[in-house]
Order: sequence, then structure tokens, then C-alpha cells
Amino acid sequence: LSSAKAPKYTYAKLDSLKAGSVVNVYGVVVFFKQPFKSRGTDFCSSLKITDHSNEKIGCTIFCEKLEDHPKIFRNGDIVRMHRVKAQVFNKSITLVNTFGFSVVTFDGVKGAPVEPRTSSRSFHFDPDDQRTVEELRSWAASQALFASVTSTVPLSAVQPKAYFDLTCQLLAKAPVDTTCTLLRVWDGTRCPHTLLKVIVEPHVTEGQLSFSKERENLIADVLVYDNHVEVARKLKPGVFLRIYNLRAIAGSSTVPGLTRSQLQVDHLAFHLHGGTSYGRGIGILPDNKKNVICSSAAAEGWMFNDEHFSSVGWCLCSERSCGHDMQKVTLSEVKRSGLGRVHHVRAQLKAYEPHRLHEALKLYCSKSLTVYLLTQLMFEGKTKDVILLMGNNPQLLESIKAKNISKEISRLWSRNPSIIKSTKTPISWYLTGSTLEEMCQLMASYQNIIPVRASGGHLSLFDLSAPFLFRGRKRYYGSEINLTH
DNA sequence: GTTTAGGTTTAG
Repeated sequence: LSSAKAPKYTYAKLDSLKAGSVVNVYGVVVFFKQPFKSRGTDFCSSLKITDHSNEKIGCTIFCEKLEDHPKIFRNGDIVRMHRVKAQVFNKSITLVNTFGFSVVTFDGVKGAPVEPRTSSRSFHFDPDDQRTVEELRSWAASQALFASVTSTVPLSAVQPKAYFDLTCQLLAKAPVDTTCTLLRVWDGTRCPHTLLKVIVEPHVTEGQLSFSKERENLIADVLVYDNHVEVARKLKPGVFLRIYNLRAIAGSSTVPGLTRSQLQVDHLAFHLHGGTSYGRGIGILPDNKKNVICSSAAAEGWMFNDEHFSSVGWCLCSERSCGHDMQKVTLSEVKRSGLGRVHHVRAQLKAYEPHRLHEALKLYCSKSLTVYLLTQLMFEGKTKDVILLMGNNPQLLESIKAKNISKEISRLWSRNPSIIKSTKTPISWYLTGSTLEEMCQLMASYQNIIPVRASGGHLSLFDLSAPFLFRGRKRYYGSEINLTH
């Protein structure tokens, strides 16, 4: 016994499962449902997995406690299950958990850190597991495993009539009747459609009762029905959710318990219908998923202007979890430490720019997950610190800052109002006074050209009717672009 | 020593 080896698990390929055997398996998730209450004593998770063998195997997991269920957030996630029993149902092999069952889940994204998701206090994990996860990720990336399933869509891209998954934060909730609950959520993006607003009694609302008009425009009212009401009852405002198989419906809607006059009809409504078909359900995201919302909010140029800084709003943007412990420092310490460091601060908002989003140029670098907001102040030369920053790309930031662009533009512009040359920064500049033909000639030398004009001795961006950026042959309208290095 | 569900859309 003293020489007993550490336990070594062996994993069955999914095309070699024999009825009645108890096995350990690895698989890529191609379908899943959030755990739902069964008619028996347990919650039930339903999932389908596959592996290199291309065999797709349905799995049914019964556990009394939700935390013992597989922590699956999306198709492509990788699960490792210990002690599942193969049995035949409808002439196919399925896997059901059996005594001593445990499950660990991993993100399926190639190159992402291999971080086990489990509530088990101790679990086996060795270099072979690391390798297996990475192999499954690579294999899955080369396959079209779930091309037709619904995908996570931000509110800004929601299509009427479509089913989709929504990643969002719960701001408030209220019961509508015994079969329907209202969830007020946002994801930091603005839906182009007018949103249905459900009016409920204030005294039954949990969470913030009212929001500023600006924020209200970002909030989607989601009605969840039947079996989802029980799940919704346990949710606390502030929690981050993924709502699966949500349906956006345009046109008149009626809601039980409410008269039609309580609804603004003909608006886009969000319904989570009863049942669990197509994975319909509500999943609670772990803290490290908050970044998803923070970065989408930032990429959208999300700003809020509430008189009362709510704890929920605060949470959305300030409590970024960076996956490491870091002490909070004061703003003066940040200033002293110079460029290129990452800090945690907690501060009170005193003022913000821009008040109108089209006044800002947003540069979003998907590689470094960094958002740069170049504000109107920069063009007017009113400030030295022209860039409001998030993220961690000191090189790019420094190159912009070191150039002191507004000063440089003003200087060069006074000498030669036609062209300003700036080769080091990721942006080149084009000024008023040139024709389109001249600008097209400049395209050969400069990758990115932002048209600006002079007014009142200052430079300013054109309004939204003009392209804000010329990149090669492409013209970008609006105010956003992905920078590629 | 093993009931529950067994993917496949509400119809508000």
C-alpha cells in the first residue's frame, strides 16, 4: 500500500461504449440544457458530447445540488466526466451519471487558459488532462460541430422573431403573476429597435426601481414563463446571466395580469417561453464572465449619466475581474507610476466626455482587448490627456500620447493646412481643404485617414453623415473600427 | 445501490 500509485484515470472513446459499463469520458459539448427540476428528487442536466471518433453521445446527469452539475456556458465547452454508465435507449448508447460521479468543465476556445470549472474540492488533473483538453480544442476548431445553433447576440444585433442567447446583467426583477416574471437586464449595448417596457407595481420590484432616460434606453424587459419563474425567483439583481433561447418578438404583445394599456404595444418584446426545448433556460455566469459585458459595453462606447450612481451600474464597469489579485491604489499613485502598468482603482466619477457618442472616435483593438476613446477635447486641444483608456496596450497608448497629437496637428496645420504626416501613430491625418481625388492619392501612403475640419480655430470631426475613417478602399461610417496590428 | 429524462420551440 505504501507504494500505491496515484490514481490514473483512463478515458473511453465515445465510439467504444458498451452497454452496462461504467466509464470515464472526455467530450466536446455540442448541445446542452441548463439543469432543470425533474419530477423526482434531482435537477437534471441534458447534454450531448462528441470527440475525435465523431460519435455524438447524449448524456443525462441527475444531481440534487445544482453545483454538482456540469458548468457549461456554451457549445464547444469541454467536459470530463468520471463514472458515467453507458445504457441503451432508443437503440442508442447514452451516458448517465452513477455512484461517485464527478464532472469538470473547460472552456473550449483554442489557446485559452485551461482552467477547470468544478465545485469539487479536490479533483485529479495532470499533464495528460491538459494535453487532452488542448487536443479536443484543436480538433473541435477544425470541425463544423454546431453551425446551426443559436449564438450569443448583443442587444445591438437582435433580430425580430429570432431565437438567441443573451449575455447580460440583471438590474431588477418583478413578479408579474404566478406564471410570469419580469427580468430587467442590459448588456451595455443599445438595441436599434424600440423596446417593450412592462409596467409593474413598484412595491413588488426587487432592485433599482427607476433609471435615467439614457440608461432606460439600454434596458431590455425580459418576460420569463412557467418553469423559469422558479429559477428567476432565486436571482439577485446585479448577477450576470446568460439567457438561452430567448425570443425577440416584434408587434403587439399581451402579458398575463396586465391590461393592454399597461404595455406599449408594437415594440420589441423578449420572451423566455416555458419548457427546456433547444436548451431554453437561464444560466448564472461566474464572476470572470463579467469581462464579457464590460468589454462589450466599452466597445459600444457605453456611458451613463445617472444622477444616482447605482451599485449595479458601478458593478458593471468597475468590478472587472482580471483573474489575479491586485491591491486597489489611489489615483495619485497611478499618476506617479507612469505608463504601462495595470491598476485597480475605485474612484468617483466627477465628469465625463464625450456627452454625445458621435463626438468620440472609438478605437477598439480586439487583440489587446483595449478600447481607446478619442474625444472632441483632443481635437480642440483643450486637454493634454486626450485619451480615455481601458486595458493594457502601453505601446500603442504611449505612441499616441508621446506624439501629443492635438498639439502636433495644430503646429503642422498652421504651417501646411493640407497634409499632416504622422507615420508612427496608427492613425494618419487628413485635413480640410483637399479634394476627394487628393485624398485618394494619399491612400497609397497612409493606412488610415480620418477627415477633420476646421471650425473656430479648432479641428473637429464631421457629423455622422460623413465617413469618420477611410481605410484603403473602405469607408467607415458611425464611429467605430477594429484596429488590427 | 440508481426515480427523475430520454434535446427538437410558446403559442403568454
